[in-house]
Amino acid sequence: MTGALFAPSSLPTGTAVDYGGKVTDCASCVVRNRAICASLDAEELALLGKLGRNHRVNAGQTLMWEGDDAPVVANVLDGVLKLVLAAAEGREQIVGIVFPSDFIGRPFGKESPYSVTAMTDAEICIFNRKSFDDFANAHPDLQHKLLRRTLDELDRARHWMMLLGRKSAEEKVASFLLEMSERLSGQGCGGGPQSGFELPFGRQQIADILGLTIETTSRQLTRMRAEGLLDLPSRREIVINDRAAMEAIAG
Amino acid sequence: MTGALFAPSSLPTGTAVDYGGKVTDCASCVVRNRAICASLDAEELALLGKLGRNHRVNAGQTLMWEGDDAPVVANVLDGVLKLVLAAAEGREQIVGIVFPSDFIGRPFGKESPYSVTAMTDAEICIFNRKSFDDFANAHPDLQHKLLRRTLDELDRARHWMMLLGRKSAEEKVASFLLEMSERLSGQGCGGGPQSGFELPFGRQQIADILGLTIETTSRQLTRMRAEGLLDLPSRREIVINDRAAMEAIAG
DNA sequence: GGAGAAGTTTGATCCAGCGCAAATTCGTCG
DNA sequence: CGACGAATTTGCGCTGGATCAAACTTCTCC
Repeated sequence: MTGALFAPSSLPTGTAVDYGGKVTDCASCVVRNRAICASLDAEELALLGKLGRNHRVNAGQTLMWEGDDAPVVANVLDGVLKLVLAAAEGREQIVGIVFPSDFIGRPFGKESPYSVTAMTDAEICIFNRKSFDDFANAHPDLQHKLLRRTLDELDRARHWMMLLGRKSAEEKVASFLLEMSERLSGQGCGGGPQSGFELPFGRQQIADILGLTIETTSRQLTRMRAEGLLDLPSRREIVINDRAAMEAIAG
Repeated sequence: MTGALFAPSSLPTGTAVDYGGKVTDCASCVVRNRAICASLDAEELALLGKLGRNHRVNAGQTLMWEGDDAPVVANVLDGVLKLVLAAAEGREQIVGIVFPSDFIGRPFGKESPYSVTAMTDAEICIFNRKSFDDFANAHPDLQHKLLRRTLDELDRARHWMMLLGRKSAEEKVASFLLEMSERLSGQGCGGGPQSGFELPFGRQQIADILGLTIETTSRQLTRMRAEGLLDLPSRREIVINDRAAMEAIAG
């Protein structure tokens, strides 16, 4: 599908590889202060900038496939992507959701452990993995930032394991809505979690996040609306009316 | 229970803190070449050794509690520990299993995101977290090692998420047995996975790993034995008779 | 603005895994 | 050895969520 886009490069390590995208301008980058690049000074940033290329990705497009060689890593500038593992018979589990300023790809390892697919149109800043690895090894602060991010991501993954293994459908949906209201509000202008927000994905994807079927997910939302816990102004909009009750349900 | 053992220290950063354990002798450490310490040369190791203390832990003893301040991190020298998150009503999900040479605790963050409990008698090498953080910041190779370990752990956690969200009880048990046969054989002398091995935990804990009840877990094992897939010589011993069939079930 | 496609909701039925309780096996300590 | 306690297995009924199917809603594109 996007074969040429991410084809492994045969250029020597450290050389800027052109993936066809626009040259990165780190100084004016929208996630300059939030992404791992925040650990770098102006000079280092200029070096890293030479390795990066900006790319637009369409909703639904898959950047990397589970198990395939993944010759690139990237920062997300805009949009939302999902990390997916496939089970038997077309079943899928979403194992991570990636927001702007988050990092995607697997440094120091060549196979991608999961598929990465854009859930919305997105913009990302791509690096050749090997070049990035070398750069990271030469810049401890960047690795430190990456380590912290990975530790946070691991904590989040483990909490999600508890949700998947031990929560009921109702608890799962409530937990999900609360987490999304927090992570999505982190996006826009500051402040605490917003009661109303727009989900960047549909029912099937919510189901794939929660380890449920689309029908169960839909039924839970309908029931919560009937009970006045929330409103559903449109397909992707959620308004939490009673946050305290929602938290009580989430457990 | 073990309050004094891990009480936060008020000593200044970088000072060796005595937790009551024996002084670490890194040079003769059983996990010297496998733990993150393998990134250090003799001189660095001597420095780190001054910060570490060896400790014995009894089976069932909890080192850190979910949400509590966790003033220490540690390497596991011997034994097996579990990372646990509690859900409502006494339900528990095991979110990680820690083997010798693995690292426990949360560097660069003060609250422990989960409980850490010994499943067998264990021996660990403990560091004051703040001292360790400082040491790590001064030694990029150590951070690199820690980053790689954390990335691997994240991959494992995400695969476990897929298991918890999308696999049937039968698939869960098969996957579990295969993974355990690999990780446990990594322990002893080299070679591939062993068909027979001893689990370091009982049925309830297997259930807590797989997001099942103890009854369902037991029934699956009994059924697999009846079908000749495996033998159960004793409560904690497993012998996989037909690995190929087991892999086919695991999916 | 209307036809078609895609996504969502709702209904009806089914069954894998849960919950409770009793029986059994295993370990261990006097 | 024997008896107690803990862990595990087994039986049985039930239910939460899955599955199958159909209606409905919302977008898209002409």
